[in-house]
Amino acid sequence: MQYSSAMVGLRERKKQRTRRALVDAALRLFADKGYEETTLAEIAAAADVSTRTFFSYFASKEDVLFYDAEERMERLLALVASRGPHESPADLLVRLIDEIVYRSGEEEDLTLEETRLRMRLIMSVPPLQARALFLLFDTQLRLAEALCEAYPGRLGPLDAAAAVGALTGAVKLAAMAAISRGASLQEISDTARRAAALAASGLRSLG
Amino acid sequence: MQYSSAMVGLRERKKQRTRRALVDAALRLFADKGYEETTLAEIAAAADVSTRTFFSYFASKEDVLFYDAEERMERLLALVASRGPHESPADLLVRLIDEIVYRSGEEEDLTLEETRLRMRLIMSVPPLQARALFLLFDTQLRLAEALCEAYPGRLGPLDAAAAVGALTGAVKLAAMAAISRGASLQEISDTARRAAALAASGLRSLG
DNA sequence: CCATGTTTTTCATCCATTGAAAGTTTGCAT
DNA sequence: ATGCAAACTTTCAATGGATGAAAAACATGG
Repeated sequence: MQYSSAMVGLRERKKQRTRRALVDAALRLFADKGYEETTLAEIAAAADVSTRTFFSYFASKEDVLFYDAEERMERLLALVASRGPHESPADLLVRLIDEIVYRSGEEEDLTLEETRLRMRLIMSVPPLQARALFLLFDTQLRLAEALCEAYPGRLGPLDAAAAVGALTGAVKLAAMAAISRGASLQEISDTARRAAALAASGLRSLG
Repeated sequence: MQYSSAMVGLRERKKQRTRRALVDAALRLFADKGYEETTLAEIAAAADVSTRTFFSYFASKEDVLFYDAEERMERLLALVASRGPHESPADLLVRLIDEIVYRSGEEEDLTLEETRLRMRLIMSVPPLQARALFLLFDTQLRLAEALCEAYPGRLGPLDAAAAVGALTGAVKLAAMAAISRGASLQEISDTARRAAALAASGLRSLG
């Protein structure tokens, strides 16, 4: 009937507001006092909900920093599925990396400052790092799979795995280094892209 | 004075025995009731120590399954450092993978059954998987670094990262698949080696 | 056997996470 | 409007991992 933005009821809007309040509160508190030092009770209080309610929005304390992971992965997979007809695997992967790197700078709902903060947090808190790697691994698996499907007969599972591993490996390490030396998003993005190009050149042999 | 094996006092021997008892108990309980379902209290009880004591041997519940991670990494790094004078980076990495894969079958202190069990546990419990990936990442970083040093002037940081990423990426995915379909250690090892060879052939271009 | 340094146990506490029951709010149909 | 049903939130209680501190048990060297 109505345009979808107005169609959602109060319920939905409230939920969005609460989710947002929780993310914001968490990010701010983490920045102020550190991740470990911030309790869920504090986050919940800052967002004006009960502690228990936090868990109906996020499955864990870590999750509040990864709430958009699913969405991001879908975007990447879609990109692979819609490859250009003449695009080589290596080029496609580079475009993919570009997408990842670019997009990290233009979050829908986070400011640049928040994005950087989140990155720094994830990089510096081991359990968060572990979680990020877990998500990345999952993404790699799915990408490799998608890549096989996108190039049927041309790219075996192992080739795909190697290609994805090489590119993400290079980018991961390069970006990591850039982030931890406190580089700007622009620099990080540049470094990552150079790494991708470099790794890709080694992959051209895959066709 | 005496040969080192007899030199260690009762204290040291007891500590080894307790550590071992904890690992064994944990492994057995995890196998019987599952990881999440097993409490530290149960593990400690099975090893005849207090719960608190568990934490003077391992930093966390997860750690009891990764107690030898440090040692393994050192072995790999040593291997890179002692590369043959005419060995190419790709060949060296393949030898490395071989080492990893082989050795997983011949643990110093775990039986084959225990090794398989541990693998299955790590693969099937998300937090353990995350932890394993974290450790792997650390290893990758250090390997890339070591690789650069082993081939000064010949391999830049990004090349090294790409090479390590490609090989470990391929092996990781292949081994993962093999493990989760319940393959034997021999099969896993074979799969991993084929993956490594495949990825390496793509890397020869690095020299 | 004693003095000493270690390790283990006890005890107390914090916090993340989860289940269940009770209380509110929203959406919808009459 | 009114009121019912579904969806959410709060409250309450409990579990289990992790950590600090002080007391108790133990090993070592003299």
